[in-house]
Order: sequence, then structure tokens, then C-alpha cells
Amino acid sequence: MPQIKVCIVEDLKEVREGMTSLLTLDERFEVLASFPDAEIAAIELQAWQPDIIIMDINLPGMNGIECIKKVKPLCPNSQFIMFTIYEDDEKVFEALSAGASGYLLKKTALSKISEALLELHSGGSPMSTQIARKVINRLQTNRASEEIKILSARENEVLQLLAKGLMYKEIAERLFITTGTVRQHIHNIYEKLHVQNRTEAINMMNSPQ
Amino acid sequence: MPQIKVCIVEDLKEVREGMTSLLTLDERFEVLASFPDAEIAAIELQAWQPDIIIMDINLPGMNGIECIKKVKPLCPNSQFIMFTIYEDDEKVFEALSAGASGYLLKKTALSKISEALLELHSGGSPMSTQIARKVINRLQTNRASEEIKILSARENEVLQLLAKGLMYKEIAERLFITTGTVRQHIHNIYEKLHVQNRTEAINMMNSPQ
DNA sequence: AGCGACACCTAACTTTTGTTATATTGTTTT
DNA sequence: AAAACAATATAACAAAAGTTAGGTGTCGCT
Repeated sequence: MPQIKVCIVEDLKEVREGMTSLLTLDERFEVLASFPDAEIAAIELQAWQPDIIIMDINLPGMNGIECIKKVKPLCPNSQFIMFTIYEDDEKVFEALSAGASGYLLKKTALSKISEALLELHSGGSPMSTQIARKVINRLQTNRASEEIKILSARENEVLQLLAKGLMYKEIAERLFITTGTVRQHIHNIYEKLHVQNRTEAINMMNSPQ
Repeated sequence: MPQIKVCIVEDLKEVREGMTSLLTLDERFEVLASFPDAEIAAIELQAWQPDIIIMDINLPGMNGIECIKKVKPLCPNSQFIMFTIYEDDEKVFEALSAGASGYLLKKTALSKISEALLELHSGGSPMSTQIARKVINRLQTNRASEEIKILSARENEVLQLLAKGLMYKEIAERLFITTGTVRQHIHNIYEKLHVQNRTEAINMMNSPQ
């Protein structure tokens, strides 16, 4: 069983070295290199091609999330895991969207870290259940609302078709009404949703405020 | 510390009773009721208002995912956790989108179940790291593509503004070009994306084919 | 130097969208 | 029962979106 090759991007020397020695003592891992900032990492990581890249978010200059976006295409076989103090929804979401596959908080017990890296390497996404909840919440609120309660049944019907990109004429045909009526419904929808046009209405459906 | 009130929806008698006795022996939990199918559950759950509802997916008649959609509005303070054999992406995604906050596989060790319920009750989303990976993958592929490679830099710029709902006039002002130019860019974008209008272009951005 | 491809820009014209006014029906409030 | 309201329907008009047909400059290729 070959060792799992790891690189670390972390600005704090103590943390960087602490993690390096932790993993070096563990024969299942091999720390190839570590970098104090994203710019250096972006240049050097391509040559190392590690299995796992441990990434801090708060770095001097380019942050860890930007760094992932940059490095990911250059290291298509590497997996990224965040190691950060941030646990707010936005950072979690951004990091995972950017391509991270795991999310560890710095308050995580050291003993859990190697476990998480093994999970990551075997195709899992290690993260606390609290972080998982944030992800789930995003999944749930990001769904296109199938029904918006302030709209009438007919208006919801019209809105669904509108959102698909149908023209008034097409909507009218499907609902057996004139285009004039469709116009009026849509106008009312815009008023209720406080938007000015089709695009804003669709954006409102997808991420209601 | 009050007990956590649990209901179970599960068609297999053995599993239902096994879990009930497991939780009944644990003083931190109280099993209020259990139901062999979704229809009965949909009627009775409202009266029980449990803290946690453990839900199977594969049920006779209405499945567990539909059941969540139906029951969730009636039990706004209940949390749902799936307990199922399905681990394919689609089922996981559907269940979580429908409102489940946790996802346990039936192969999970019994000892882990009470732990998971506690996690769920304290605001976490218990699930294996393998399941978490599926969720993350969905998040990553479902993201609005910040850049579509077949479009030129300028076209991507225009598309971003277009997707926000700006009018041609507004886009023109921001980019210091005439509305005529904006029209042309957008026309080219539509051609490249094989779409006919703004709405379809936005839908394409959000879920590319 | 000439050619083709492409990104970028513009304007005239057509189609679709969005606004406003008006009417009918059914439901809720007073 | 009358008034007030919401949902549904229609059409004329104004505004924006979308189409078509041009133009320029830059790049790589022969």
C-alpha cells in the first residue's frame, strides 16, 4: 500500500510544521512539500502532483479558495481539503463549489485529521455534521421553488412556463388563453415579486429573498 | 434534559421493532410511534409532533421522499433523517432536497444510529463521508458556471450582466459600448449556446448540457 | 503581403416583452 | 346585500429584446 502524498498550503509556520510532523510520523502519509502562500503553491504544486492538498482559506494575498480554482486544472488528480477557522455558510459553500472535497475546522482534534485524510483518499468527503448541515441547507434553499405562495395557482402555472423560456404566445397556447391574458398574469407576477422583468423573476425563483 | 421524541416510518416490521427497542433502551430517546407506510404516517404524524422522524425511502405506496414533502409543512419543528439502503446520487439528492437533514444507510452499525440522532438534534447533518461526497459533487456540478469556455472574454462579461437581469442599455453603459454592440454580443452568445433567448441562456448557465 | 478566422463594434429593422386601462366572475368583509 | 377584494380575462400602446447586415482591427498561416 503506497503512501498518500500530501502537500500543505498554510501561512502560519507553527500550524504548517505541526501538521507536517504529525503526518510524517504516520507512515501512511508522505508530506511532499508545504507552502506559506497561495502564489507559491500555485506555481509549485503542479510539479508535485500530490494525492491530497490541504488548504487554508485565510492566506496573505490570494486566498485558498482562489488558489483551488487556479490549481485544480493543473492537478486534476489531486483532492483538496480545507483546513480553516471559517465556519460561516458562505465560506463553506464557496470552498466546496470551487472544488474542495472536504472541510475541516482548525478546532478539529489532531487525531481526527489523519482519519479525515484517509476518508478523503478513499472517496469520501470528511466534514463535521455541523458543516454538512450548512451544505444541506444550501441544497434545500437553492432549489427552484416549485411554488411561490403569494402567487395564485394560475400565476404559478404561468411562471413555471415563463421560467422555461417560452414566449407569451406559447404559454397562451398551452393554457388556452390569449397572449393578452398571459401578459397581464406576468405583469401581476412581477408586481408581487417586486421585479421588473422575466430574468429578475427567474432569479427570484431560484434564490428567493 | 428532556428526551428526544422520535417517530419511525418503515415498512419492515423487524427493522421497525428493532430500532424501536434500540431507542427505547436508551433513556435519551422516546419512541412516540412507528408507522408501516407513508399514508398512515402522513395522517398521524401531525398529532405527534416528534423532534425527529426516521424515514425509509422504499415504502409500499407513497415513498419516503414524497412523504417528507407532505409532512414537513405539518411538522415544521420536526427533523427528518433517512434510513435506507439507497446510496445512489439521485435518491440522496432528492431526499435532501425534499427536506431531510440526515442520511443513514441501513448498513450503518446500530451503535452509530443513536449518535447520529443526537447529532441531528443538535443541528448537525449526520451522514457518511461517502454520502457527503455525493452531495458535494452535486453542489459542484450544479454551480452557475462562472465562465463558459466557448465564449470569448467579452461575451462572458456580457452574459454575467445579462443573467442579472440588466437591460441592454444598462449593460452598454457598464461596458462603455453602444446597445447595438451589446445586441450583437448577445446574439453571438445565443448562437454559441444554441439557445433562442435570454431565459434559455440563463437556464443553460445554471445547468449546462 | 494576402488570406481567413475571430473578437469586437455599430445601426436599421422586426418581434417579443412589459405597461396601462378596462371588464367579468367569484369570494370575503362589513 | 353592498362593498371590497382577488383572480381571471382582453386589447392598445410603449419599450425592450432579438435579427440581420454591415464595419474595424488583430492574429496566425501560407
